[in-house]
Amino acid sequence: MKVLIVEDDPLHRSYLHEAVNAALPECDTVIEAENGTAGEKLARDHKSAHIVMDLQMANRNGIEAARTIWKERPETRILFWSNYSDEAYVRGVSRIVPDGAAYGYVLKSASDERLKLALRSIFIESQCVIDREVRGLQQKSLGQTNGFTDSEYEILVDIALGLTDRAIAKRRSLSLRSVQNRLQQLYDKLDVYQTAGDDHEDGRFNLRARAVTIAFLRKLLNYSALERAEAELQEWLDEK
Amino acid sequence: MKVLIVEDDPLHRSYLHEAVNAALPECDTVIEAENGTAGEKLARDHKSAHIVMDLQMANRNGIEAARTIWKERPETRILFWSNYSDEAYVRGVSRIVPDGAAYGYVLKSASDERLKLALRSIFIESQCVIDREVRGLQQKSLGQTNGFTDSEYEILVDIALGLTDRAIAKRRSLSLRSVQNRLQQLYDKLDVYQTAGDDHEDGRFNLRARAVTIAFLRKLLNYSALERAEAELQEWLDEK
DNA sequence: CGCCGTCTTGCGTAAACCCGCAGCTTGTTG
DNA sequence: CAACAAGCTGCGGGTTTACGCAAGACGGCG
Repeated sequence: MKVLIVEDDPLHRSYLHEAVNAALPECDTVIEAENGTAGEKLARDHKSAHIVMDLQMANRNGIEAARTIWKERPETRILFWSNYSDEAYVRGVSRIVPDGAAYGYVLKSASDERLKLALRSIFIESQCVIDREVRGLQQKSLGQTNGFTDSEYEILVDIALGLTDRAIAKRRSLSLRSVQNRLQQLYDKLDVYQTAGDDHEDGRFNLRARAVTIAFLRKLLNYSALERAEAELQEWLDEK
Repeated sequence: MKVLIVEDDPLHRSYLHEAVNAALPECDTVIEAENGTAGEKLARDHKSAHIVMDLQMANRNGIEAARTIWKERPETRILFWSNYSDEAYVRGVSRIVPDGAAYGYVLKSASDERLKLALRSIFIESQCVIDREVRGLQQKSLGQTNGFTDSEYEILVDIALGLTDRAIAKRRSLSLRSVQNRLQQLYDKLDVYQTAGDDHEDGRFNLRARAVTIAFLRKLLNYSALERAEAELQEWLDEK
Protein backbone atom coordinates (compact mmCIF):
# COMPACT_ATOMS: atom_id res chain seq x y z
CA MET A 1 0.00 0.00 0.00
CA LYS A 2 1.25 3.42 -0.98
CA VAL A 3 0.45 6.82 0.36
CA LEU A 4 1.10 10.09 -1.41
CA ILE A 5 1.45 13.24 0.64
CA VAL A 6 0.85 16.55 -1.08
CA GLU A 7 1.76 19.41 1.19
CA ASP A 8 3.47 22.76 0.93
CA ASP A 9 5.03 23.18 4.26
CA PRO A 10 8.04 20.96 5.02
CA LEU A 11 7.22 20.80 8.69
CA HIS A 12 3.71 19.63 8.09
CA ARG A 13 4.95 17.27 5.44
CA SER A 14 7.27 15.46 7.75
CA TYR A 15 4.66 15.43 10.46
CA LEU A 16 2.24 13.77 8.08
CA HIS A 17 4.88 11.31 7.05
CA GLU A 18 5.33 10.22 10.62
CA ALA A 19 1.62 10.08 11.23
CA VAL A 20 1.12 7.84 8.23
CA ASN A 21 3.89 5.53 9.33
CA ALA A 22 2.44 5.31 12.79
CA ALA A 23 -1.16 4.83 11.77
CA LEU A 24 -0.69 2.56 8.80
CA PRO A 25 1.87 -0.16 9.38
CA GLU A 26 0.54 -1.85 6.25
CA CYS A 27 1.79 1.04 4.22
CA ASP A 28 5.15 0.28 2.66
CA THR A 29 5.80 3.39 0.60
CA VAL A 30 5.27 7.04 1.33
CA ILE A 31 5.79 9.58 -1.40
CA GLU A 32 5.86 13.32 -0.98
CA ALA A 33 4.99 16.18 -3.26
CA GLU A 34 5.32 19.81 -2.35
CA ASN A 35 2.70 21.32 -4.59
CA GLY A 36 -0.38 20.45 -6.57
CA THR A 37 1.29 20.03 -9.91
CA ALA A 38 3.88 17.60 -8.61
CA GLY A 39 1.10 15.84 -6.73
CA GLU A 40 -0.88 15.23 -9.90
CA LYS A 41 2.10 13.80 -11.66
CA LEU A 42 2.99 11.47 -8.82
CA ALA A 43 -0.63 10.37 -8.55
CA ARG A 44 -0.49 9.39 -12.19
CA ASP A 45 2.74 7.47 -11.75
CA HIS A 46 1.62 5.59 -8.67
CA LYS A 47 -1.89 4.70 -9.58
CA SER A 48 -2.67 2.68 -6.52
CA ALA A 49 -1.74 5.37 -4.06
CA HIS A 50 -3.99 6.91 -1.48
CA ILE A 51 -3.56 10.61 -1.02
CA VAL A 52 -3.31 13.08 1.80
CA MET A 53 -3.73 16.55 0.42
CA ASP A 54 -3.27 20.03 1.74
CA LEU A 55 -5.77 22.55 0.43
CA GLN A 56 -3.89 25.81 0.30
CA MET A 57 -0.70 25.58 -1.65
CA ALA A 58 1.12 28.24 -3.55
CA ASN A 59 1.63 26.62 -6.89
CA ARG A 60 -1.60 24.79 -7.54
CA ASN A 61 -4.08 24.37 -4.79
CA GLY A 62 -5.46 21.13 -3.46
CA ILE A 63 -8.90 21.44 -4.99
CA GLU A 64 -7.52 21.85 -8.47
CA ALA A 65 -5.17 18.96 -8.01
CA ALA A 66 -7.84 16.73 -6.54
CA ARG A 67 -10.15 17.52 -9.40
CA THR A 68 -7.78 16.39 -12.09
CA ILE A 69 -6.75 13.34 -10.08
CA TRP A 70 -10.35 12.32 -9.56
CA LYS A 71 -11.10 12.94 -13.20
CA GLU A 72 -8.52 10.35 -14.13
CA ARG A 73 -9.25 7.88 -11.36
CA PRO A 74 -12.52 8.60 -9.54
CA GLU A 75 -11.97 5.80 -7.02
CA THR A 76 -8.87 7.44 -5.57
CA ARG A 77 -9.19 8.05 -1.86
CA ILE A 78 -8.20 11.50 -0.77
CA LEU A 79 -7.90 12.90 2.70
CA PHE A 80 -7.96 16.67 2.73
CA TRP A 81 -6.00 18.19 5.53
CA SER A 82 -6.55 21.88 5.94
CA ASN A 83 -6.04 24.77 8.28
CA TYR A 84 -9.44 26.25 7.68
CA SER A 85 -13.04 25.26 7.55
CA ASP A 86 -14.17 28.19 5.42
CA GLU A 87 -17.41 27.61 3.66
CA ALA A 88 -15.58 28.43 0.47
CA TYR A 89 -13.28 25.45 0.84
CA VAL A 90 -15.93 23.06 1.99
CA ARG A 91 -18.14 24.01 -0.88
CA GLY A 92 -15.23 23.73 -3.26
CA VAL A 93 -14.48 20.22 -2.13
CA SER A 94 -18.00 18.88 -2.16
CA ARG A 95 -18.38 20.32 -5.63
CA ILE A 96 -15.74 18.03 -7.03
CA VAL A 97 -16.01 14.77 -5.13
CA PRO A 98 -17.18 11.98 -7.47
CA ASP A 99 -20.28 9.97 -6.60
CA GLY A 100 -19.61 7.36 -3.99
CA ALA A 101 -15.95 8.22 -3.61
CA ALA A 102 -14.38 7.81 -0.18
CA TYR A 103 -12.78 10.96 1.07
CA GLY A 104 -12.09 12.86 4.24
CA TYR A 105 -11.68 16.35 5.53
CA VAL A 106 -9.85 16.94 8.77
CA LEU A 107 -8.50 20.15 10.19
CA LYS A 108 -4.88 20.68 11.01
CA SER A 109 -5.92 21.64 14.48
CA ALA A 110 -7.23 18.12 15.09
CA SER A 111 -5.37 15.88 17.51
CA ASP A 112 -2.88 13.23 16.45
CA GLU A 113 -5.43 10.63 17.38
CA ARG A 114 -8.08 12.08 15.17
CA LEU A 115 -5.76 12.27 12.23
CA LYS A 116 -4.58 8.70 12.60
CA LEU A 117 -8.09 7.45 12.99
CA ALA A 118 -9.14 9.27 9.87
CA LEU A 119 -6.22 7.80 7.95
CA ARG A 120 -7.27 4.27 8.87
CA SER A 121 -10.97 4.85 8.29
CA ILE A 122 -10.53 6.20 4.82
CA PHE A 123 -7.65 4.22 3.46
CA ILE A 124 -8.49 0.89 5.06
CA GLU A 125 -12.21 0.97 5.66
CA SER A 126 -13.21 3.20 2.75
CA GLN A 127 -15.30 5.37 4.97
CA CYS A 128 -15.86 9.06 4.64
CA VAL A 129 -14.55 11.00 7.59
CA ILE A 130 -15.41 14.62 7.96
CA ASP A 131 -14.52 16.76 10.92
CA ARG A 132 -17.46 17.88 12.97
CA GLU A 133 -16.85 21.57 12.36
CA VAL A 134 -16.62 21.07 8.66
CA ARG A 135 -19.65 18.84 8.68
CA GLY A 136 -21.71 21.61 10.16
CA LEU A 137 -20.92 23.87 7.26
CA GLN A 138 -21.63 21.16 4.76
CA GLN A 139 -25.11 20.63 6.12
CA LYS A 140 -25.77 24.29 5.93
CA SER A 141 -24.50 24.68 2.43
CA LEU A 142 -26.60 21.79 1.13
CA GLY A 143 -29.69 22.19 3.23
CA GLN A 144 -31.40 25.49 2.62
CA THR A 145 -31.57 26.46 6.27
CA ASN A 146 -29.91 29.79 6.59
CA GLY A 147 -27.30 28.69 4.08
CA PHE A 148 -26.98 29.66 0.49
CA THR A 149 -28.57 28.16 -2.55
CA ASP A 150 -26.32 27.32 -5.41
CA SER A 151 -27.84 30.10 -7.45
CA GLU A 152 -27.19 32.57 -4.68
CA TYR A 153 -23.65 31.44 -4.36
CA GLU A 154 -23.25 31.64 -8.08
CA ILE A 155 -24.34 35.21 -8.30
CA LEU A 156 -22.20 36.09 -5.33
CA VAL A 157 -19.19 34.82 -7.18
CA ASP A 158 -20.21 36.70 -10.28
CA ILE A 159 -20.37 40.06 -8.62
CA ALA A 160 -17.21 39.26 -6.71
CA LEU A 161 -15.52 38.80 -10.05
CA GLY A 162 -16.72 42.24 -11.01
CA LEU A 163 -19.21 41.37 -13.72
CA THR A 164 -21.98 43.75 -14.62
CA ASP A 165 -25.59 42.70 -14.34
CA ARG A 166 -25.77 42.45 -18.07
CA ALA A 167 -22.71 40.25 -18.31
CA ILE A 168 -24.03 37.97 -15.62
CA ALA A 169 -27.34 37.72 -17.46
CA LYS A 170 -25.54 36.66 -20.58
CA ARG A 171 -23.31 34.22 -18.79
CA ARG A 172 -26.08 32.53 -16.87
CA SER A 173 -28.67 32.85 -19.58
CA LEU A 174 -31.06 34.98 -17.60
CA SER A 175 -32.84 38.22 -18.14
CA LEU A 176 -31.37 41.32 -16.66
CA ARG A 177 -34.22 41.59 -14.22
CA SER A 178 -33.76 38.06 -12.95
CA VAL A 179 -30.16 38.75 -12.20
CA GLN A 180 -31.21 41.77 -10.22
CA ASN A 181 -33.79 39.70 -8.41
CA ARG A 182 -31.17 37.26 -7.31
CA LEU A 183 -28.99 40.09 -6.22
CA GLN A 184 -31.71 41.42 -3.97
CA GLN A 185 -32.18 37.97 -2.56
CA LEU A 186 -28.46 37.81 -1.87
CA TYR A 187 -28.45 41.23 -0.23
CA ASP A 188 -31.24 40.04 2.02
CA LYS A 189 -29.44 36.96 3.16
CA LEU A 190 -26.19 38.73 3.75
CA ASP A 191 -27.87 41.37 5.83
CA VAL A 192 -26.34 44.12 3.81
CA TYR A 193 -29.11 46.48 4.80
CA GLN A 194 -28.69 46.26 8.52
CA THR A 195 -25.09 47.34 8.43
CA ALA A 196 -25.96 49.81 5.74
CA GLY A 197 -28.67 52.15 6.87
CA ASP A 198 -28.54 51.93 10.65
CA ASP A 199 -31.03 54.71 10.19
CA HIS A 200 -28.91 57.65 9.24
CA GLU A 201 -28.73 58.48 5.61
CA ASP A 202 -25.07 59.14 6.10
CA GLY A 203 -23.03 56.01 6.07
CA ARG A 204 -24.54 54.34 3.07
CA PHE A 205 -23.01 51.34 1.47
CA ASN A 206 -22.69 50.31 -2.09
CA LEU A 207 -24.71 47.15 -1.79
CA ARG A 208 -22.91 45.24 -4.47
CA ALA A 209 -19.46 45.86 -3.12
CA ARG A 210 -20.59 45.51 0.45
CA ALA A 211 -22.09 42.11 -0.21
CA VAL A 212 -18.75 40.85 -1.44
CA THR A 213 -16.96 42.23 1.58
CA ILE A 214 -19.38 40.65 3.98
CA ALA A 215 -19.09 37.35 2.19
CA PHE A 216 -15.34 37.58 2.53
CA LEU A 217 -15.43 38.43 6.18
CA ARG A 218 -17.81 35.54 6.78
CA LYS A 219 -15.54 33.25 4.78
CA LEU A 220 -18.15 32.38 2.26
CA LEU A 221 -15.53 33.45 -0.22
CA ASN A 222 -11.80 33.29 0.00
CA TYR A 223 -8.77 33.76 -2.12
CA SER A 224 -8.69 30.34 -3.63
CA ALA A 225 -12.38 30.35 -4.47
CA LEU A 226 -11.90 33.65 -6.24
CA GLU A 227 -8.90 32.33 -8.06
CA ARG A 228 -10.83 29.35 -9.34
CA ALA A 229 -13.78 31.48 -10.31
CA GLU A 230 -11.53 33.85 -12.18
CA ALA A 231 -10.03 30.99 -14.14
CA GLU A 232 -13.47 29.71 -15.09
CA LEU A 233 -14.47 33.17 -16.11
CA GLN A 234 -11.50 33.54 -18.41
CA GLU A 235 -12.30 30.20 -19.95
CA TRP A 236 -15.84 31.31 -20.59
CA LEU A 237 -14.70 34.61 -22.04
CA ASP A 238 -12.38 32.85 -24.44
CA GLU A 239 -14.91 30.50 -25.88
CA LYS A 240 -17.63 33.10 -26.17
CA MET B 1 17.51 37.22 27.84
CA LYS B 2 13.97 36.13 27.12
CA VAL B 3 12.24 35.34 23.87
CA LEU B 4 8.51 35.22 23.37
CA ILE B 5 7.12 33.14 20.53
CA VAL B 6 3.67 33.99 19.25
CA GLU B 7 2.49 31.40 16.76
CA ASP B 8 -0.70 29.56 15.94
CA ASP B 9 0.53 26.30 14.66
CA PRO B 10 2.02 23.92 17.23
CA LEU B 11 4.45 22.46 14.73
CA HIS B 12 5.83 25.80 13.76
CA ARG B 13 5.89 26.83 17.37
CA SER B 14 8.11 24.00 18.43
CA TYR B 15 10.27 24.50 15.38
CA LEU B 16 10.77 28.11 16.35
CA HIS B 17 11.51 27.10 19.89
CA GLU B 18 14.33 24.88 18.71
CA ALA B 19 15.63 27.49 16.34
CA VAL B 20 15.79 30.05 19.10
CA ASN B 21 17.61 27.66 21.39
CA ALA B 22 20.10 26.84 18.69
CA ALA B 23 20.71 30.38 17.50
CA LEU B 24 20.69 32.16 20.84
CA PRO B 25 22.57 30.31 23.54
CA GLU B 26 22.42 33.53 25.60
CA CYS B 27 18.70 33.16 25.79
CA ASP B 28 17.64 31.54 29.03
CA THR B 29 13.85 31.64 28.80
CA VAL B 30 11.54 30.92 25.92
CA ILE B 31 7.84 31.61 26.34
CA GLU B 32 5.13 30.59 23.93
CA ALA B 33 1.75 32.05 23.07
CA GLU B 34 -0.65 30.56 20.62
CA ASN B 35 -2.52 33.65 19.56
CA GLY B 36 -2.28 37.40 19.46
CA THR B 37 -4.22 38.09 22.61
CA ALA B 38 -2.15 35.76 24.72
CA GLY B 39 0.95 37.21 23.09
CA GLU B 40 0.06 40.73 24.16
CA LYS B 41 -0.50 39.68 27.71
CA LEU B 42 2.77 37.76 27.93
CA ALA B 43 4.60 40.67 26.37
CA ARG B 44 3.28 42.88 29.13
CA ASP B 45 4.30 40.43 31.83
CA HIS B 46 7.80 39.90 30.50
CA LYS B 47 8.78 43.38 29.57
CA SER B 48 12.29 42.60 28.52
CA ALA B 49 11.37 39.91 26.06
CA HIS B 50 12.16 39.90 22.39
CA ILE B 51 9.40 38.59 20.20
CA VAL B 52 8.99 36.28 17.25
CA MET B 53 5.56 36.75 15.79
CA ASP B 54 3.47 34.94 13.25
CA LEU B 55 1.31 37.20 11.13
CA GLN B 56 -1.78 35.19 10.37
CA MET B 57 -3.42 33.83 13.44
CA ALA B 58 -7.02 32.97 14.02
CA ASN B 59 -7.77 34.83 17.18
CA ARG B 60 -5.96 38.10 16.79
CA ASN B 61 -3.49 38.56 14.03
CA GLY B 62 0.14 39.49 14.37
CA ILE B 63 -0.20 43.03 13.14
CA GLU B 64 -2.83 43.89 15.70
CA ALA B 65 -0.82 42.32 18.45
CA ALA B 66 2.39 44.01 17.39
CA ARG B 67 0.66 47.35 17.28
CA THR B 68 -0.52 47.23 20.85
CA ILE B 69 2.79 45.86 22.04
CA TRP B 70 4.71 48.60 20.31
CA LYS B 71 2.30 51.17 21.61
CA GLU B 72 3.23 50.18 25.15
CA ARG B 73 6.93 49.59 24.54
CA PRO B 74 8.16 51.00 21.24
CA GLU B 75 11.67 49.65 21.71
CA THR B 76 10.50 46.03 21.67
CA ARG B 77 12.21 44.01 18.98
CA ILE B 78 9.89 41.94 16.89
CA LEU B 79 10.70 39.43 14.22
CA PHE B 80 7.77 38.73 11.97
CA TRP B 81 7.71 35.25 10.56
CA SER B 82 5.15 34.75 7.87
CA ASN B 83 4.08 32.46 5.11
CA TYR B 84 3.36 35.20 2.67
CA SER B 85 4.88 38.30 1.29
CA ASP B 86 1.60 39.87 0.17
CA GLU B 87 1.78 43.57 -0.30
CA ALA B 88 -1.11 43.81 2.11
CA TYR B 89 0.95 42.35 4.94
CA VAL B 90 4.10 44.24 4.15
CA ARG B 91 2.20 47.47 4.01
CA GLY B 92 0.42 46.61 7.21
CA VAL B 93 3.67 46.03 9.03
CA SER B 94 5.49 49.09 7.81
CA ARG B 95 2.46 51.12 8.79
CA ILE B 96 2.89 50.30 12.44
CA VAL B 97 6.61 50.04 13.08
CA PRO B 98 7.74 52.85 15.40
CA ASP B 99 10.53 55.18 14.33
CA GLY B 100 13.92 53.62 14.69
CA ALA B 101 12.65 50.34 16.05
CA ALA B 102 14.55 47.20 15.19
CA TYR B 103 12.41 44.61 13.54
CA GLY B 104 12.57 41.86 10.98
CA TYR B 105 10.46 40.11 8.41
CA VAL B 106 11.42 36.66 7.25
CA LEU B 107 9.40 34.17 5.31
CA LYS B 108 8.61 30.71 6.57
CA SER B 109 10.09 29.35 3.41
CA ALA B 110 13.51 30.69 4.38
CA SER B 111 16.23 28.26 5.33
CA ASP B 112 17.13 27.42 8.91
CA GLU B 113 20.30 29.38 8.46
CA ARG B 114 18.51 32.49 7.37
CA LEU B 115 16.15 32.32 10.29
CA LYS B 116 18.90 31.85 12.83
CA LEU B 117 20.93 34.63 11.33
CA ALA B 118 17.94 36.93 11.49
CA LEU B 119 17.35 36.03 15.12
CA ARG B 120 20.90 36.99 16.05
CA SER B 121 20.96 40.14 13.95
CA ILE B 122 17.81 41.55 15.41
CA PHE B 123 17.93 40.46 19.01
CA ILE B 124 21.66 40.82 19.56
CA GLU B 125 22.80 43.40 17.04
CA SER B 126 19.62 45.47 16.86
CA GLN B 127 19.64 45.40 13.12
CA CYS B 128 16.66 45.33 10.83
CA VAL B 129 16.51 42.22 8.74
CA ILE B 130 14.07 41.98 5.91
CA ASP B 131 13.85 39.16 3.43
CA ARG B 132 14.81 40.07 -0.09
CA GLU B 133 11.40 39.26 -1.53
CA VAL B 134 9.65 41.32 1.06
CA ARG B 135 12.09 44.13 0.61
CA GLY B 136 11.20 44.36 -3.04
CA LEU B 137 7.59 44.99 -2.22
CA GLN B 138 8.47 47.51 0.39
CA GLN B 139 10.43 49.59 -2.08
CA LYS B 140 7.57 49.52 -4.47
CA SER B 141 5.00 50.49 -1.93
CA LEU B 142 7.02 53.45 -0.69
CA GLY B 143 8.58 54.65 -3.90
CA GLN B 144 5.97 55.71 -6.39
CA THR B 145 7.31 53.56 -9.20
CA ASN B 146 4.50 51.36 -10.34
CA GLY B 147 3.37 50.98 -6.77
CA PHE B 148 0.47 52.62 -5.09
CA THR B 149 0.28 55.92 -3.36
CA ASP B 150 -1.17 55.97 0.09
CA SER B 151 -4.19 57.81 -1.19
CA GLU B 152 -4.72 55.22 -3.87
CA TYR B 153 -4.43 52.44 -1.39
CA GLU B 154 -6.78 54.25 0.90
CA ILE B 155 -9.50 54.53 -1.65
CA LEU B 156 -9.00 50.95 -2.69
CA VAL B 157 -9.71 49.89 0.84
CA ASP B 158 -12.73 52.13 0.99
CA ILE B 159 -14.42 50.65 -2.01
CA ALA B 160 -13.41 47.19 -0.89
CA LEU B 161 -15.32 47.87 2.30
CA GLY B 162 -18.31 48.71 0.18
CA LEU B 163 -18.62 52.41 0.86
CA THR B 164 -20.38 54.68 -1.58
CA ASP B 165 -18.60 57.59 -3.16
CA ARG B 166 -20.49 59.91 -0.93
CA ALA B 167 -19.56 58.05 2.22
CA ILE B 168 -15.93 58.01 1.21
CA ALA B 169 -16.05 61.72 0.57
CA LYS B 170 -17.39 62.28 4.02
CA ARG B 171 -14.92 59.99 5.66
CA ARG B 172 -11.87 61.39 3.93
CA SER B 173 -13.10 64.96 3.84
CA LEU B 174 -13.14 65.30 0.11
CA SER B 175 -15.63 66.39 -2.45
CA LEU B 176 -17.57 63.77 -4.29
CA ARG B 177 -15.77 64.54 -7.50
CA SER B 178 -12.36 64.15 -5.94
CA VAL B 179 -13.26 60.74 -4.72
CA GLN B 180 -14.29 59.81 -8.21
CA ASN B 181 -11.06 61.21 -9.56
CA ARG B 182 -9.06 59.02 -7.31
CA LEU B 183 -11.14 56.09 -8.32
CA GLN B 184 -10.32 56.64 -11.96
CA GLN B 185 -6.69 56.92 -11.05
CA LEU B 186 -6.97 53.61 -9.27
CA TYR B 187 -8.73 51.96 -12.19
CA ASP B 188 -5.91 53.10 -14.40
CA LYS B 189 -3.21 51.62 -12.28
CA LEU B 190 -5.01 48.36 -11.78
CA ASP B 191 -5.56 47.97 -15.48
CA VAL B 192 -9.22 47.40 -15.01
CA TYR B 193 -9.91 48.56 -18.52
CA GLN B 194 -7.74 46.10 -20.35
CA THR B 195 -9.45 43.10 -18.87
CA ALA B 196 -12.75 44.88 -19.18
CA GLY B 197 -13.38 45.85 -22.74
CA ASP B 198 -11.13 43.55 -24.71
CA ASP B 199 -13.00 45.24 -27.49
CA HIS B 200 -16.37 43.60 -27.44
CA GLU B 201 -19.14 45.39 -25.71
CA ASP B 202 -20.20 42.07 -24.31
CA GLY B 203 -18.14 41.10 -21.32
CA ARG B 204 -18.13 44.39 -19.51
CA PHE B 205 -17.04 44.71 -15.96
CA ASN B 206 -18.32 46.71 -13.09
CA LEU B 207 -15.19 48.76 -12.59
CA ARG B 208 -15.61 49.27 -8.89
CA ALA B 209 -16.09 45.62 -8.08
CA ARG B 210 -13.53 44.51 -10.61
CA ALA B 211 -10.88 46.73 -9.11
CA VAL B 212 -11.32 45.05 -5.76
CA THR B 213 -11.10 41.61 -7.30
CA ILE B 214 -7.94 42.44 -9.17
CA ALA B 215 -6.40 43.89 -6.05
CA PHE B 216 -7.22 40.69 -4.26
CA LEU B 217 -5.80 38.47 -6.92
CA ARG B 218 -2.64 40.57 -6.95
CA LYS B 219 -2.47 40.38 -3.18
CA LEU B 220 -2.63 44.08 -2.67
CA LEU B 221 -5.48 43.22 -0.37
CA ASN B 222 -6.07 40.15 1.70
CA TYR B 223 -8.32 38.90 4.39
CA SER B 224 -6.50 40.37 7.33
CA ALA B 225 -6.16 43.77 5.70
CA LEU B 226 -9.89 43.79 5.10
CA GLU B 227 -10.54 42.73 8.63
CA ARG B 228 -8.47 45.55 10.02
CA ALA B 229 -10.04 48.05 7.67
CA GLU B 230 -13.49 46.89 8.67
CA ALA B 231 -12.67 47.38 12.33
CA GLU B 232 -11.42 50.90 11.67
CA LEU B 233 -14.53 51.63 9.70
CA GLN B 234 -16.80 50.53 12.51
CA GLU B 235 -14.85 52.70 14.88
CA TRP B 236 -15.32 55.66 12.61
CA LEU B 237 -19.00 54.95 12.19
CA ASP B 238 -19.51 54.85 15.91
CA GLU B 239 -17.91 58.15 16.68
CA LYS B 240 -19.51 59.93 13.75
C1' DC C 1 7.43 86.87 -10.80
C1' DG C 2 5.41 83.81 -14.46
C1' DC C 3 5.11 79.06 -16.13
C1' DC C 4 3.83 74.34 -15.32
C1' DG C 5 2.37 70.05 -13.24
C1' DT C 6 -0.51 68.00 -9.76
C1' DC C 7 -4.63 68.00 -7.04
C1' DT C 8 -9.24 69.56 -6.01
C1' DT C 9 -13.83 70.92 -7.14
C1' DG C 10 -18.26 71.88 -9.81
C1' DC C 11 -21.38 70.91 -13.75
C1' DG C 12 -23.52 67.88 -16.80
C1' DT C 13 -24.56 63.36 -19.08
C1' DA C 14 -24.94 58.60 -20.23
C1' DA C 15 -24.84 54.32 -18.33
C1' DA C 16 -25.45 51.09 -14.60
C1' DC C 17 -27.74 49.84 -10.43
C1' DC C 18 -31.60 49.08 -7.01
C1' DC C 19 -36.14 47.95 -6.66
C1' DG C 20 -41.55 48.19 -6.46
C1' DC C 21 -45.33 46.57 -9.30
C1' DA C 22 -47.48 43.21 -12.06
C1' DG C 23 -48.15 39.56 -15.38
C1' DC C 24 -46.47 34.48 -16.56
C1' DT C 25 -44.67 29.97 -16.17
C1' DT C 26 -43.73 26.04 -13.23
C1' DG C 27 -43.89 22.60 -9.71
C1' DT C 28 -46.25 21.25 -5.52
C1' DT C 29 -50.07 20.16 -2.55
C1' DG C 30 -54.68 19.23 -0.87
C1' DC D 1 -58.38 20.29 -10.86
C1' DA D 2 -57.91 24.51 -8.01
C1' DA D 3 -54.83 26.92 -5.21
C1' DC D 4 -50.63 28.47 -3.88
C1' DA D 5 -45.61 29.29 -3.54
C1' DA D 6 -41.45 30.26 -6.14
C1' DG D 7 -39.01 31.85 -9.88
C1' DC D 8 -38.56 34.50 -14.43
C1' DT D 9 -39.52 38.55 -17.02
C1' DG D 10 -40.81 43.48 -18.63
C1' DC D 11 -41.76 48.36 -17.28
C1' DG D 12 -40.75 52.51 -14.96
C1' DG D 13 -38.27 55.60 -12.20
C1' DG D 14 -35.15 57.24 -8.52
C1' DT D 15 -30.23 56.93 -7.24
C1' DT D 16 -25.38 56.08 -7.91
C1' DT D 17 -21.25 55.64 -10.97
C1' DA D 18 -18.00 56.86 -14.48
C1' DC D 19 -16.03 60.47 -16.69
C1' DG D 20 -15.18 64.60 -20.03
C1' DC D 21 -14.61 69.54 -19.58
C1' DA D 22 -12.96 73.44 -17.28
C1' DA D 23 -12.03 76.58 -13.61
C1' DG D 24 -9.35 77.45 -9.35
C1' DA D 25 -5.50 76.23 -5.64
C1' DC D 26 -0.92 75.01 -4.33
C1' DG D 27 3.94 74.13 -4.78
C1' DG D 28 8.28 74.05 -7.26
C1' DC D 29 11.65 76.13 -10.61
C1' DG D 30 13.97 78.84 -13.86
